[in-house]
Amino acid sequence: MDVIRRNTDYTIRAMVYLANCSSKQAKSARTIAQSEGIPYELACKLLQRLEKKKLVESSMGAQGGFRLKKRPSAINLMEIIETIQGPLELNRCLMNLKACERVVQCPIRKKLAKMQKELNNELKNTRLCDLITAKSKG
Amino acid sequence: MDVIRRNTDYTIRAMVYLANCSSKQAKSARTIAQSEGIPYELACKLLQRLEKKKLVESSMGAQGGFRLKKRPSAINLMEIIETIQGPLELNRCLMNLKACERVVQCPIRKKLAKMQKELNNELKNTRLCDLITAKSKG
DNA sequence: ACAAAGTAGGACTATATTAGTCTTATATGA
DNA sequence: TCATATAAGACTAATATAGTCCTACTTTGT
Repeated sequence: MDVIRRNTDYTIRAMVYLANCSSKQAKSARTIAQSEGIPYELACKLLQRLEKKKLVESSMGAQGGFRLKKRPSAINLMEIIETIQGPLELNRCLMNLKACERVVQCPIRKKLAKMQKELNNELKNTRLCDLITAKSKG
Repeated sequence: MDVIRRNTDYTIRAMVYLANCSSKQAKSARTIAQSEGIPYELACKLLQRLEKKKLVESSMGAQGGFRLKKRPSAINLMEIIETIQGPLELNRCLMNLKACERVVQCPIRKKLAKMQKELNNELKNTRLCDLITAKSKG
């Protein structure tokens, strides 16, 4: 996968899964992993990263697990993606000015920067709740 | 690089280089490679791929080399990118339906498909001549 | 005819990135 | 105190990308 990689995909699924649960009861990494087809050890890591970014909260020990820390309407796709992949970039030179010393790249860069901005906006405007609602439709 | 990878970047530079030349005289792969900072052997391969897609034409032997096969206004960024990287995809499931069996991906897919379309349009609307003109500005 | 300057293209190697696993430690509840 | 959890670093595997090597073939000029 390019912009949305496999681990990100796993993570989005996990978040949607949590969003569909009653938030009272924490879900264990194992449950989430099994339900969403994510390798268990990997699910642990991904969930830990979500926890560090305060997208979910964890409780240790028996009956522990993970639950959303915010309402689904307060979480957008962009922050989930960036939690796992880091900043999204269409072309390395957009982020890393040193990589762009060639005159030729500049006009391209301008175009790409515009596209990048539009992409970011779309992703920010897509909230976790949008994904849940849509799910029930089809 | 993500959407535009290094080899694609090399290739765009090579095309811009050719666009800036008088089309009468073929430029050797070696000349292009040196001018644009591309490893020579790699430049050969990239140019060969452009040739197969009829974006450039080659002539063999001494005094041979490559030149654009169409006017710079008749070549867009999208075709250059796809010649090197193949079809652009934001998320694998957009292209490969089998990869998307999970209900959860569907709403995401819809969003991504829209973004993908916009991106494609931008890339198609950017012609090689746009990159040259912009170059002279700065 | 032959040497030099080119492209053509397959096979191979190296590098980087991403995904996944293993292991050990620690916390909690019954 | 045991079973069930998370925490987290180190390691390995898989994949994708970039780059190199080698041989063959073509054209031009002498």
